[in-house]
Amino acid sequence: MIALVDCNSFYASCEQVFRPDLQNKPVIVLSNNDGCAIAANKHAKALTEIPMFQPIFKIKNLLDENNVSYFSSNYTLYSDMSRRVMNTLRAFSPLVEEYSIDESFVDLSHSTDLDFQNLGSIIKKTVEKNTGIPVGVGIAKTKSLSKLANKFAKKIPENNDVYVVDTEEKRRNLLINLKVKDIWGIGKKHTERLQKINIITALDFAEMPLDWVRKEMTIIGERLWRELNNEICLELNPIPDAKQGIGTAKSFGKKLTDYTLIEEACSFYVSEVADLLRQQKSAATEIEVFLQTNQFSQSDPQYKNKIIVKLYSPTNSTISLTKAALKGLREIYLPGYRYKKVGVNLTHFVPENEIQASLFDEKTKIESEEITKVMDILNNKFGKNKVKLAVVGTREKEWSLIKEHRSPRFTTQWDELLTIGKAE
DNA sequence: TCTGGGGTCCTAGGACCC
DNA sequence: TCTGGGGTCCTAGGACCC
Repeated sequence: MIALVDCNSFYASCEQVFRPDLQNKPVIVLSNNDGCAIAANKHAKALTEIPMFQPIFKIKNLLDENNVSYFSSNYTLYSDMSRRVMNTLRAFSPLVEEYSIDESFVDLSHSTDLDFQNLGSIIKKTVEKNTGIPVGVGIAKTKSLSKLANKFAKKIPENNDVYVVDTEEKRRNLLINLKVKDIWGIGKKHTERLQKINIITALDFAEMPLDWVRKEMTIIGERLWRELNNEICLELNPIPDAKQGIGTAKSFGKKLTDYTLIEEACSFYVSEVADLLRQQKSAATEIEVFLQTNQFSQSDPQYKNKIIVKLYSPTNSTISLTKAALKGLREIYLPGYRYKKVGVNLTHFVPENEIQASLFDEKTKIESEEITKVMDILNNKFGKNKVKLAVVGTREKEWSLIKEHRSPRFTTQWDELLTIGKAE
């Protein structure tokens, strides 16, 4: 059996752990730049007039009228809370696949406790006790069924956040009570197509002729169909695969026209993705740079462009990657526009210990790799970004994200620890 | 004024090989 | 009249996920 453990309204729950005064009150979390609402706890979701993924300026009044607390996203806090949840889950099984920041598949096949209903409740209680984060637990034979069981666990209050599919009756009960769109892997397009031919519930889908599913929804559809019928097609993968691409692109805090500021932001993003690249011990053979204006603006002239810069030989050196990125940026930058976003993408990786050197590698490239190593050592010892390239500059405030409502990084910064009462 | 960010997998079709 | 057959690699675009 496989358990899918998913944190309830994860970002909002993280905020509430440190704000007991907000218990049972509506809380939402905003996207980068405080742009949209991206997460809401159940009290906020109950206020159905507050839609997710809406620009915040459009719903600000609603939030105030309903006394909704809102926070800028605080990924430092959420990552650390996620780590705590995942570590708690590892006590229940050596095989845990971290599927996303707030959910994991847990292999229970070696569990000695065969009362899965009870085990599910214990998992839930333990995570909540250790971390303060409420979770839902779905347990079934396949990943797709446990995903669905998790959804059902949370949907029906009597399930108390735990649902186990261990009999045919419970499998049918699950499938008949959920819609096609609830199935993991069936999105908007397929839902529309299925509805047209009167496939409404998850059970309708699981009972369709398999050859139709295979033909119209490819191998992905076929696997889902089989998994809903208790056949394992998606294996649990406890060791994360190396990423095939690493990118970042963030909107500026305000529109930029000054090339050197865009260059500084771009260089900063390169240093971020290059760090991640080195952490997974890969080297990239291509870097993509893109630049765009605000697509929502009615009045500003629009421009967007991207360019792929090929590296002579694979590298993960911040210096080489920055040089390549800025070369690309210079080519696509046009003066006269108000830019909203710049981004970089590293792709076509090779393992860093299998780099095929180029006959024409310059001495400077080898030097830049050595310098990058030294920078990593210094930054690990003295803190992130203590040593950086001069081109990154010191004007981060001019372009960085807006986070006006960020909570303290309670668990990772000494000077932001939670204070319990103050001496007068 | 203000509209998120980071990923994965699959397929068809083109270009190429012997 | 009739113009092979078997394969690989790469890319763009679609669909989906959190």
